[in-house]
Amino acid sequence: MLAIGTLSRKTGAKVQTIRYYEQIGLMNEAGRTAGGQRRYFEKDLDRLAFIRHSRQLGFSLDSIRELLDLSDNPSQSCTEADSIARRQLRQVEQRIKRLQALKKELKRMVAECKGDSVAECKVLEVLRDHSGCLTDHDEIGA
Amino acid sequence: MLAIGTLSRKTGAKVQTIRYYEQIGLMNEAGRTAGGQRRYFEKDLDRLAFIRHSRQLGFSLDSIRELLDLSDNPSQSCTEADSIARRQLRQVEQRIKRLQALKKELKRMVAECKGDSVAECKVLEVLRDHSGCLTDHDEIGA
DNA sequence: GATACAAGCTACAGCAGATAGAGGTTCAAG
DNA sequence: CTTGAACCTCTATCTGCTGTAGCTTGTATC
Repeated sequence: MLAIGTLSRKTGAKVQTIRYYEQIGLMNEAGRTAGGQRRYFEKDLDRLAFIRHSRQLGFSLDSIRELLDLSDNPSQSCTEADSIARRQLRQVEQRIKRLQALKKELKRMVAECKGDSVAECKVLEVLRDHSGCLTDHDEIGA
Repeated sequence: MLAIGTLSRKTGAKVQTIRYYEQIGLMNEAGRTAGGQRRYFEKDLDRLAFIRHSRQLGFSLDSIRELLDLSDNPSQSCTEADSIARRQLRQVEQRIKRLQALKKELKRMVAECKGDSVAECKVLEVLRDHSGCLTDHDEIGA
């Protein structure tokens, strides 16, 4: 039986985060000692590791929920899991694209700055006037 | 004098967002009509456009606050603005790097999936076992 | 002047995905 | 039996908005 701190140390998830995952139903409700402290089995550790790893790969908690459901029902086809992963891949590729456009713009901005007074600062000028931009970057570069 | 909806249309910021910017002190408090509706000058429109454009380039509201302060005091050197922009550039580059590592991992994951049953799904397998990963991707790919 | 209705107002709740702190209790080692 | 690290709950906070409810104002048209 593992205490919450042990799970935390083994997975890198903060103690509060583990409790949070329980609260939102991503982790099962843990068993408790007589005094009310959570105690975990190895399978809980595995589940948490799965969650953390998926988070590191950028999956949303909702996607992770789906993936966990799939993982819990090993007889189904994995088409679904595959499509979740592909969706995630597409999102990542999208984000990279957007960030690369931002990078270009920022580089240009920074490159043109001569360290003059604010009045002639290229950085601020670019921010003031969108029309000089190379790209649309209509969406926020998150 | 411009109504809030006009500002919204001209900048693409939602009406609520403009009110939010006022609330957090990013926009000045707008003048009001006798009936209590906000009315703006052209300079407010410029300021909002500056904010939106900066947001599109991924600057945080805090960074934007600094940039606006600089922009409001045109006699200073622009070293500061430059360093904010450079910091932003570094962050963007960092994020691109991390996302590219994720992309690689996801691609590998997806490529190995044969559409078998969940029991042998490569996607889920990878998520279960971090040790097979090529990269550390210790940080969340945000 | 009356009426209609779009657009404005405030206040508050909610989203993701945690994280931090207050204030109190339990567990386990010595 | 004592100590103190680790645990507990509850609530608030963060970023950057967005949405809703329920009401008021402004303006165009008749």
